[in-house]
Amino acid sequence: MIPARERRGDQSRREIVSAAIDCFSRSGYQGTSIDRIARAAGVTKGALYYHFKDKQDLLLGAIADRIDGFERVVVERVTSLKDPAAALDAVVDTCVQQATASNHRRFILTLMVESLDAYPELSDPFRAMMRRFREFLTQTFTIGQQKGVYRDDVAAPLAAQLFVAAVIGTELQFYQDPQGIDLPTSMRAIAAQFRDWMAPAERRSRQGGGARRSSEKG
Amino acid sequence: MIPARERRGDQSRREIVSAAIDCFSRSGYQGTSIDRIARAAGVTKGALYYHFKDKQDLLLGAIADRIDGFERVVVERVTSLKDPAAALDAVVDTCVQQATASNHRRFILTLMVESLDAYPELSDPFRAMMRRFREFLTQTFTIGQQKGVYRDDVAAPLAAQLFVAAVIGTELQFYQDPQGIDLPTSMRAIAAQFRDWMAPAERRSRQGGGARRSSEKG
Amino acid sequence: MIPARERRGDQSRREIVSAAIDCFSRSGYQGTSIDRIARAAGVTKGALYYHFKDKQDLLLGAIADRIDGFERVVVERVTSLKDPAAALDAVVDTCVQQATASNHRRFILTLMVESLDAYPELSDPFRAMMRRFREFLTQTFTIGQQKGVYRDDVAAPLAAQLFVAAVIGTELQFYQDPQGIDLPTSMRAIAAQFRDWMAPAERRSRQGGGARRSSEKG
Amino acid sequence: MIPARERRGDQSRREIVSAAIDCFSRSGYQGTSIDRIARAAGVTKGALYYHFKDKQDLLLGAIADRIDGFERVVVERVTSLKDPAAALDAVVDTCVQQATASNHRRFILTLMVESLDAYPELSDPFRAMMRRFREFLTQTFTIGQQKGVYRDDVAAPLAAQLFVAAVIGTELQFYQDPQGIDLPTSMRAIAAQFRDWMAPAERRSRQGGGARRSSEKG
DNA sequence: AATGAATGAGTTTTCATTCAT
DNA sequence: TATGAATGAAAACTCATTCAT
Repeated sequence: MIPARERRGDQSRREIVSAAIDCFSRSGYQGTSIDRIARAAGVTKGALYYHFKDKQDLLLGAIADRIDGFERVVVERVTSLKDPAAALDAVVDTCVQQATASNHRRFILTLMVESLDAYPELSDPFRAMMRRFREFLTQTFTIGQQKGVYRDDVAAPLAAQLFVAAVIGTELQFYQDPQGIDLPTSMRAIAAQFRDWMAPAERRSRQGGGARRSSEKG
Repeated sequence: MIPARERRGDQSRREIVSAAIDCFSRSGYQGTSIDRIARAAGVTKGALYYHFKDKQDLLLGAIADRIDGFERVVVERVTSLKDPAAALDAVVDTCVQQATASNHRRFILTLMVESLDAYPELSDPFRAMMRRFREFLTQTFTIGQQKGVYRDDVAAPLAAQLFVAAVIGTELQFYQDPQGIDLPTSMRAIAAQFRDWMAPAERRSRQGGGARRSSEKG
Repeated sequence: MIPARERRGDQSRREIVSAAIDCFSRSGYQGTSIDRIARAAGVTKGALYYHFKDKQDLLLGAIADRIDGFERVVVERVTSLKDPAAALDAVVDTCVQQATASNHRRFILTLMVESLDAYPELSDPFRAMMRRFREFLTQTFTIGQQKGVYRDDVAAPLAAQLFVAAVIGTELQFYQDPQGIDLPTSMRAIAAQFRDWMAPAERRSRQGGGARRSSEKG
Repeated sequence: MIPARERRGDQSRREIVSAAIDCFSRSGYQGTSIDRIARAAGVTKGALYYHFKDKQDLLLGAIADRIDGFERVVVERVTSLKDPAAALDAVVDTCVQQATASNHRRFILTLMVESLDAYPELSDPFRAMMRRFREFLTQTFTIGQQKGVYRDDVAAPLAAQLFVAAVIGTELQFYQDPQGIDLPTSMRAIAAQFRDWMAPAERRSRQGGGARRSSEKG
């Protein structure tokens, strides 16, 4: 039974999570005070503690929300695609969009790094997410190899891991130097790089393999 | 003139910086208290404030130390090499060593992410370091293109940026999932990937291009 | 007119009082949160505030319940007895039973001490209860003196006060060190002590006067 | 090496402990805020947390101080006495003085009750103190029995326990009803009661055995 | 070149209480 | 006769920083 009109509590809960994602993205976990989140959400600290037992519980809620959100979008846009190359394109496009339209990719990156050793309970969901991400790409590469559109002397899991590395490393460079890095161009270049690198020997061609235009801005 | 016997003050200063690097690597800037650094260094807080004006000053000292340290090592081991491919190998080897032998690479990653927007003063040296890193690799790729050992339909700055992305993204995956990622193998795979991808059309061959053995552990 | 079937409200009210007595006994007034009582009673905080104006009102309810309960039991079991010695035996037996079968004696002790100065409104009922207790025993000793079974060179009110002291002091030692104190034995020893001490000179005898077996356990 | 002039830190530490004893006696542990103790001691909360790691640590400090203080006084005044009866007199006199001149006895009683189950770490020192108190009195009674001034058909440990009960129970009645209870008279009555009750059969006499004047005031 | 003590502003968290439904 | 959500004041505790010695 879904209630026709959402209850008051659910709405403010979502506003708290949304404010938390925003603040944590910008200033990290330690750098964000409960007070600031409450203010940003337009509720009192008490309301926040009514919904979440402590700061970490709130962060876990935010993480779950964002990981779910990202994976749902990926599944929606990418899984249906038959063509492995199109799938990789869709992955990088999704990342670009999530990184520029909202700060949701940055939230994941920031919190993942901050929680590395300091918060094992928080690290776990991130680690699981990264593994799922690599597994998803491993499947994509494996399918491409079975179809013969990808070379098979490169192990699919390795290709997946390098792809993830390229995406994350590019995002990090972008967040760190938005003036110096053109994210959409760079991300498309990753797709092109892997299309080219993973092409089977006989079919390899230069066209599209290299992006002549530098992604270094200014 | 290096004094034969170092003064007492210099020694405790270095111990403070060393303790700071250690603590910051593990718990980040906000997650590390002055107290903890002082205790780890075996001095009192007062001593720490004698050497550094405030916490940020200490962090700047640690960052300078680590950036200098990393770049000096890269310059020492890599610059002398004539062969671009050998240079890339040397870069990834250096990163592996700095990431595993000490937590100095992780220090850079952790602090770079933490300071993204929150601390512009800290972001600046990192941004500059990343630019120097990309410029250094741009030169390497440019030289390779001039020698004809690298294809020239890929812009050298783009190749450099993608190379940096792959290295950082791989390190992050490793810190986040040391059980799941074999860092040395993965890093060597990056060098192999770029050697293969950047090879000029006529010379491209499969052998060595792909690492059949997965880098995903157990 | 007792309604055949108790109303729903009355039942939950009694469950709240019962939960409150339990929690207050264990953790005191300040140490018990409204939330915990509500949870223990299986109701919401709102329900609790429907029945009681505030926390202190609830405590007053619990105190009244327990003081009434204890005094009713004493009256039932003790008052009918003709023999003063049997009356004292009955008093200590009642205390033993209320101290071991439930935590109702402990509730009284705990709250009485906690409210000493801090809550005059709460101290009053306890003070009144203690006075009634002493008066009741004063009567018992007076009757014994009139009958000639108790010496009359000891003032009855003093004997009463010392008897109360012995009972409470023994209970406290028991709550504080249940391993070290054997409550039933100790309490019976109090009755024996007063029987012996209060015996008139001519009748005094040794037999039964002292409990040879120590009440110190282990 | 005792420094001729006490260091600044030691003095404010003692002032904090003293303020804590005062506040805890009056309002109990839960009822006393750190803020209030700091204000009463004339220091800031920070100073308090410099000397004590948390509220419980401060309470432990206060407890140790008070238990030590009480036991030192008892040892000083009582141990040297050869005569067991004089020793019991000295014990009750000491209790009267500690209960009326300062609130130090009340501190012990209040905190002992409050910590019964709620704080096992705090209960331990109290339990140990009570055991030492009983043991001390057991020795006193044993010596009296060996000298033949006390009957020996009452076990010394039991007599000790009953004596402690009488003392504590009387103190509690006094704190609870200072108008209704005359502490010095009541306490002396305890000593008289035990002198009388414990007298060997042949020597028993009435004089001094009973206090004709009631201790019930007003 | 350092120490020990202290500050004070800020942090997370708790909790009695209220109120619309 | 309740419930769920929320408030706000106060609690415990942290921590960068200062300063007399």
